[in-house]
Amino acid sequence: MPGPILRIAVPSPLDRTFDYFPPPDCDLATLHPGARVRVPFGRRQTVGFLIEIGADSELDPGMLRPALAVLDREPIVPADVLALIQWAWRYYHHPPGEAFATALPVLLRQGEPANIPQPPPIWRITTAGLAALAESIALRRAPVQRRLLDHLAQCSAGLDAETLRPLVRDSVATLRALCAKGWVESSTADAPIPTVTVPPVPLAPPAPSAAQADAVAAVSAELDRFQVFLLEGVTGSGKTEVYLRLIEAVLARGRQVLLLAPEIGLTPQLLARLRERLPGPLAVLHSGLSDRERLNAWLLARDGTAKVVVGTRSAVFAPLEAPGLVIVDEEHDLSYKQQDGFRYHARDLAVIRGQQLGIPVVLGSATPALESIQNARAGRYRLLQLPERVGGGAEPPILILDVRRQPMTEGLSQPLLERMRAHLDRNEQVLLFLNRRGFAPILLCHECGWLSQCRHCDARMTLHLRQRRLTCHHCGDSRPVDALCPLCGSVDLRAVGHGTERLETALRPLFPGIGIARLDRDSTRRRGSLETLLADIHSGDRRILIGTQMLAKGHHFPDVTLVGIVDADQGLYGVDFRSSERMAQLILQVAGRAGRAEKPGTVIIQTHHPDHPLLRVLVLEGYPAFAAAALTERQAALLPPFAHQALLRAEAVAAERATAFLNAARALAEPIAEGLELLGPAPAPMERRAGRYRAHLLIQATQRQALHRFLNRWIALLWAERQDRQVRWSLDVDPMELY
DNA sequence: ACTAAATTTGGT
DNA sequence: CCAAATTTAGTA
Repeated sequence: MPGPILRIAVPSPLDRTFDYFPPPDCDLATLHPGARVRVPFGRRQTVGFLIEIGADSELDPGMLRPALAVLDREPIVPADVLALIQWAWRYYHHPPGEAFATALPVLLRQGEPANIPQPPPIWRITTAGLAALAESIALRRAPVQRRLLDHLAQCSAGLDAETLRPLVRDSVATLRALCAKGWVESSTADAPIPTVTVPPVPLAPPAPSAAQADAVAAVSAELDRFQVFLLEGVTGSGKTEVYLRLIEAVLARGRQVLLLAPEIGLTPQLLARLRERLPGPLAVLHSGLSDRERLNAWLLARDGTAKVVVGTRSAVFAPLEAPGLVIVDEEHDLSYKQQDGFRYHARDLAVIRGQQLGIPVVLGSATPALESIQNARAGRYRLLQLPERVGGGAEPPILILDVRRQPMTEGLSQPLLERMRAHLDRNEQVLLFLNRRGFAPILLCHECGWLSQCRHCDARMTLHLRQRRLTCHHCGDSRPVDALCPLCGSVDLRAVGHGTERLETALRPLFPGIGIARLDRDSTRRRGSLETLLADIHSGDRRILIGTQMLAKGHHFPDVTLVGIVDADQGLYGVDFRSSERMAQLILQVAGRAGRAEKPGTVIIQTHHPDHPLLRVLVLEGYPAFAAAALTERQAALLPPFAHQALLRAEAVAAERATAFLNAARALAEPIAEGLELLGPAPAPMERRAGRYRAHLLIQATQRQALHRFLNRWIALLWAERQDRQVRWSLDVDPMELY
């Protein structure tokens, strides 16, 4: 049967779209892909997204139901965002409805109108009103008005009619009456628009270095076509200044810029810098916003009011009225890859978006991902380098400190302690990096060997001494710390290993009178405590800084002249083939926090593996040489970026059900997996987590196209199988973490 | 995911 | 034997 059919992405975990008839008396001329449609779905109703209007359906017309209503006369997102979401759900093999739901503000999924609501007027008492209130006679015959006026007199900032509603029967009418007497006045509240006023005196931009000018010129010459630039600049080389100048160039052409930053890198410093240099409204999209704030910022981006749109991962889907440039700052950062649900990589999608729009994409980092470096080598990206620190300061020297057989004081070697003392004596600051929060990662019974094992995970619970609790960092379970060994009753329980809390406790008596600041998730949980700590650090009140990776990003500490990497060994022999890459990035990131041109810092790395080849290359020759060596290893082992991976993950309360699912999946794969490598099923590196057993099956291919041809067929087969409801499974395309 | 129907379990 | 708990099937 002919007739238009609406193909709709319905928010559900089902890997397909659903066909509907148009709603009754629907004008097809006003129907556009990208509009939201209210549809019946099973026994309930939901809001779906119109993908296309087809001529017919594969299903029998008797199976189809009519949609209930079309919610938007115009597409809710521009065509390029629609195309990007479609590309992404196909590439990542994720259900389309969920992909839309993840990519768009949550209020839109709930059917909220796509416009910025006018804020309700705010009512305030006038001077005449106050006078009337003071006169006993004036309101004697109007007790209801008196009540309202009394209330408003209490609240000088004013109130909206909705807040006053419980006070009187009809607050709007009463307010109107009072207004007529001139006793109250109304005003429109400040628009809830997250924009910022132009500073009275825009700062004069610093003169660019030659390398900065070259980078700006290279991108500016290509503003009208798609080209990816990899901007590799050591910390302090002024990548942000390059971004600012490019943004200015794009704004001058009347176009918008999308700037992505890692969650933790989206600091007040970056925003302040953008605001002081760039005229006009800025929209910010990050996880700290309320649903309404998020939708408002998103709408400002869409209608072109916001010329610069800054955001974290999901901002890659932000609609733009006149897109001109996409910038991805700290492009190597893992937070660009969503680690659950719709597992997209925002950096990779930014490149796809730039390609679809025909605009340039700038990926910036001091320590680019090996994937990006390889793309530059292969000629797909243009490499732009900022090799020098602005102001000509030298890069901090990095020293490997062999701690084998060294006496250690709470995880710190004697040489490191001595250097700390020397720097502190000169009134300078010292930063210690330890990527492990809490007091100690293990509590051990010295009598019987009992360990603080988590009930739900293959992991030990971390001791948090201040909170007197044991907490599992993998599932969040927490309980009071045992006074006696639960197994043998011994009192000889010992904390094994070192976390930031322990380091802080140990250093206090060693450096009496010197303020210590600890920056980790525990010490900054309270609102404003991070700001207080940072202020104390910058004022010099605290001169020893201890922190986890939280401290490695975003903030800069110019008076720090010594950086200690307390334990580099965790990263060197991790389970994952990417662990050395991450370690190198982290070391340089931390090193980059320190020093200034006239006072470059020193970086000391404590390790039991001073001869680790990649660590030596990193320290002696720098990141580019490290990357070259690491890429050679990857090529020899045929690992990414020289191979392409997909990971089928499965988890279940019973281990054998997860494995059974993966075995069945492997059996389905084998006949169609010609030329691909199937590895597993294997238990995940941490097999049990949050009470569920996890296993996975890795698929590897040298050709991306071959991998996706296979995945298309395989996923269809998997969905067709009878599903074991006890097993949760998901596919991770281009996995970044193999656990 | 959500919902309803089908099937198993479990206590009297 | 009935009701509650658990599993299965389907969404257009």
